[in-house]
Amino acid sequence: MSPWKELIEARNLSLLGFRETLEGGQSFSWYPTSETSWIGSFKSKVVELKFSDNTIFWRTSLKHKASEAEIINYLWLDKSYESAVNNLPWRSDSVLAQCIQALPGLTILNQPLEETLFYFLLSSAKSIPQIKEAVFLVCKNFGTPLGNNLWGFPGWQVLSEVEEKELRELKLGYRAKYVCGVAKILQEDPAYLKKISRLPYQEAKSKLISLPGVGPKIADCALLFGAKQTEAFPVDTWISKTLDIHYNLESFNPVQKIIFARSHFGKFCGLAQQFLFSGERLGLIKLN
DNA sequence: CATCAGGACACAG
DNA sequence: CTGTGTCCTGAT
Repeated sequence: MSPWKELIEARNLSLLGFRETLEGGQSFSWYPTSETSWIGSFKSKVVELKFSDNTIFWRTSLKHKASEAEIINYLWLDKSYESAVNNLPWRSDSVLAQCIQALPGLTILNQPLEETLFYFLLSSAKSIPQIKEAVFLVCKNFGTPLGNNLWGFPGWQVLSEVEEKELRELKLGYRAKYVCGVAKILQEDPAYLKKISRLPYQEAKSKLISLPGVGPKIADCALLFGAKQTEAFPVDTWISKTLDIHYNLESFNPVQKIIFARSHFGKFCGLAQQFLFSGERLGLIKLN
């Protein structure tokens, strides 16, 4: 590994917000190396990140090297993050304000779409540790060894040659069929995901939903965490509960909740979703 | 031993 | 368009 270096852009963070960013359900390829550091990979590059002295330090594998610019981009550490947070309606929304205050520096990761889609295809009716394990097993069996007990995402081309039965044995269950189905489509049209990432949010979402195993929730997760589409607002059971309790939306169905979110939280509603999601998950939202 | 989980899908009404 | 059963598997 390279020597530790300080990430110049990293300011106004918290350990809690940073930890939630890496292991709060956006990505499934980060592993703790201490109380305050994690090692992980994206695009087959290996990075270790450490929270210290209210900022972030990083080092990278010499063989599978990432640049500082890539890391800043991955972690959304440029100034556009601050203005996105500032754009959220925290001044008039005390629930959101509580979450933002409790989780300084919580960001949306800018992950590769192909990897993110894979993660969330495996996510249905699974907990974070279970998703992580399944992702790890597939990468270990079909991906490239990156050292440090890490394996890179195999890519859809490779996955298109894997039998459904093999994936089922790696704890994917009925999701194995989805992975094979998506792999086949992407193998026939390798530019499919690239095209999607250039489309406006709604069109991108409809195209993703046409893939097997991808419904509204998973499409929104793929777009928010894998295409930096902060307009996407994934409605899972957690956020659904949060909206029911704190915004009195018990009678709203998921589609109505998305419409409410877009109109109430604005064009960065996906970022608001992440604050609320983590706030709810960690029990940080106090009732008035 | 039954139920449910950070869903999707097929099918019925 | 809304409502329900089914699908893998592990945890409770």
